[in-house]
Amino acid sequence: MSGVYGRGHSQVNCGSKGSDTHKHKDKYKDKEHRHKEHKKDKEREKIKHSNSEHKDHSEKKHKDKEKLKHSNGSSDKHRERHKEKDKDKEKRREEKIQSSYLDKPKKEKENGYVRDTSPAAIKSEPEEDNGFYPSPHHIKTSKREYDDEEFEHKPKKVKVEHDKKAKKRKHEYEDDEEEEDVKHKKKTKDKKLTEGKKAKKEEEEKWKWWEEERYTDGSKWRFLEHKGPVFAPPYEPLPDNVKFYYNGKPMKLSGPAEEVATFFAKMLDHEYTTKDIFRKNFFKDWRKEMTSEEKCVLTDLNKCNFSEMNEYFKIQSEAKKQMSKEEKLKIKEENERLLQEYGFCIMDNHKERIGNFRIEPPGLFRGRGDHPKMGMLKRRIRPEDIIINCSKDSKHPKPPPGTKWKEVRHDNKVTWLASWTENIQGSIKYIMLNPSSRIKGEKDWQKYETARRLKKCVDRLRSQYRDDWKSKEMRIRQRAVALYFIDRLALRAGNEKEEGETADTVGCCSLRVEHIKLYPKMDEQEYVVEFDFLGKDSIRYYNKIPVEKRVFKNLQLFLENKQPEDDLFDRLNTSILNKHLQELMDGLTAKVFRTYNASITLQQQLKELTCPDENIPAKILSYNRANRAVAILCNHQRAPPKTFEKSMQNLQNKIDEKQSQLSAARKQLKAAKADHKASHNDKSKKAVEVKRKAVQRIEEQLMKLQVQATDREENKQIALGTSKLNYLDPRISVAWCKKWGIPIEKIYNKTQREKFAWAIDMADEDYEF
DNA sequence: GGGCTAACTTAGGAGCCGATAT
DNA sequence: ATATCGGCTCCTAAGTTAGCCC
Repeated sequence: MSGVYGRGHSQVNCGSKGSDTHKHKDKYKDKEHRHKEHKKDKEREKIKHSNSEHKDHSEKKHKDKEKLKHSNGSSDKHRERHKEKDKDKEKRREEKIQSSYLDKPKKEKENGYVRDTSPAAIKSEPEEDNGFYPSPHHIKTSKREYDDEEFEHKPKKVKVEHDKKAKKRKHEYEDDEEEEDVKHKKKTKDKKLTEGKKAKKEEEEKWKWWEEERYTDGSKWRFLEHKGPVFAPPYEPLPDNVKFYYNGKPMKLSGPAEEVATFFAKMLDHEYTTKDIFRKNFFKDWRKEMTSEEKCVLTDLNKCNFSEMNEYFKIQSEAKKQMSKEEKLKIKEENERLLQEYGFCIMDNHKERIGNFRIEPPGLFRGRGDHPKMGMLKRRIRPEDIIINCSKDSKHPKPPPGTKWKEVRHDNKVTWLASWTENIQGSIKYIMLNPSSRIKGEKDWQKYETARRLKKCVDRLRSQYRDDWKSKEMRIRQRAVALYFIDRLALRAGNEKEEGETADTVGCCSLRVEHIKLYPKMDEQEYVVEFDFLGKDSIRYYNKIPVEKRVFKNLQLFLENKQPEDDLFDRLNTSILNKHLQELMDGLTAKVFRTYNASITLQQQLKELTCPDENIPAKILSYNRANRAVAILCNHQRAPPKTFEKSMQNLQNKIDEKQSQLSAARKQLKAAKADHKASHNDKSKKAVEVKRKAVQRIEEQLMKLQVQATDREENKQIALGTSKLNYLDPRISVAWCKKWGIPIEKIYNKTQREKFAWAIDMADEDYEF
């Protein structure tokens, strides 16, 4: 990794996973421990520039921590309090979960807006209008269009065709450049129309929602119909010959206990099952499923032997692999059938793909990092747990025979089709549409438009936060320094998290003193800040950057009289920060900076790295390098693939082989040339040409392999997918492809092309983020 | 304004599956 | 024909943000 990746700041981001991380985590374990013992002492903060309004805030922020003012005795008190709080929470959650078990149907929500707007969905299509289907988006302007009759039936025809006369959509958030895009498109579209029906066949499948108007009333749809979720297959008891042993003796388990045991048995090869917390949580929850007799006997997980069960599952999966073609085909067909039946819904006249139509099967919770709840039992979700969301006037999904839904509601202010409450954290899980859907695509597009608006005012914001570094008020200085980190390092906002409920990870606002180190001088550089913390998914962020003197001085000030486990920004949280950002620019939040900086970095890097004369593989390497710069900025890491070394070796072998091929081919060319010199006839001339071509071809192949090797090596611990999918304005990539004649397939695979269909359709080579 | 939490985006890893090597 | 590999899809955890209630 060379300096190519910088964004003009010299920074060394050597975040790492793997063994390093483990060491790191251990370190964190210790710290976590200390963290619990040692609580924040509000009294400590004698901040120089404090004034009255600060106090209010910090008081609240450290509400539970302040009880510890007087170190010793109060620490216990605090812990007690904490425990109580936990208990309270537990209770609340249990209540919540309990209530989700009961199928007391809540009274149907009578949302005015539902009735108000749903008819639009069922607007029948005026045939006489030559293929012009009124867009559901027109509703807001055309209430008069529907009459009562239409209220009660569903769309007669699901639209799979895009509006041929679709009006150009007016996106308030767009700027003028878009205008031209659309004009251009219209031309091509008209051309297509004249091309006749043959060409239309494929075209028909694609609905260009981005050429339609959006809803402006906050509703997400007018009509929604679906078949409900697919439930996890029921538990199949083990055959009698597969035994579980306790203390060396075989023991037949009751159904529920056996099922939970199989969850553990299936994971025996996984590192999880060696972790204490995992084992403890698993055993506790497992015992809840046991009969009272089993509970008496099974008291020690260490005496449990699941290996026969584990073996059985291995054989099963082996057998599955060995199945005949026909059997495999049958399964495939069954999956396809399920997908066709449950994998799609009808939203506003269009058939749309659902993202996750299968309910999560029961199993053991796999929290990431040092998650305090890992190993807990994720219970089986039943129809009685599910809330269905659909149009009132749609064909409601049927619960499996003999069951009921928890509730059926008709809320078109949300995008989900079904939801349930999960039992580990008590949070809600949703069934939503695929990224290729209109509803997700619009949001995605909008996200990039917001980032582009930030581009227009980022200079202003930057000079403002630089000014704020000098503020008299502590809270403003903290806000300004945090914003600087978010902007320059693409840190996440960093919400506060419940201690003990999740892994101890942080983002910008939740950084603690222990996460940064200040070096007035380091090597050649002055004012270096070293970051070392665990971020989302417990991925380590490690970075050293030189900062402006003023930032450095501020940080020193923030650190004064604090303990390692105190908050760095004690006068700041995400809510304060985002409220501030909202005032600076409409729609601005902390994460917009990540999107903006990612996208602008890609654009800059592409400009810098692409050599016009290079061939396509080399250009793609440049693209990947630009992408990599972003992934590094956003700290998107992956565990080096298990087979990394081997696969590199394989590639190297291929390169060696190609190289010897090349020298052989060169020799042949030389010989042919000599031959031609001697004979000077057409035949020998041709032979030279043939050989020359061969050399050229092999050279190209070799080059391609070498590029591939470089790319893979550089990508060892970097994951490009996340930034590609979530942070990079796809129009930048599309424009780049068009500019250099690179097929879009080289950059985006099929799924990605589906997700970014809007961008592929609308961006031309001049697009500027 | 804080606490709570619903709704939605972002995230890495597991495991499947089809292409390619043997 | 079978084994291996690498990309892709699926899965679901873990974030962010807005909005409600008090």
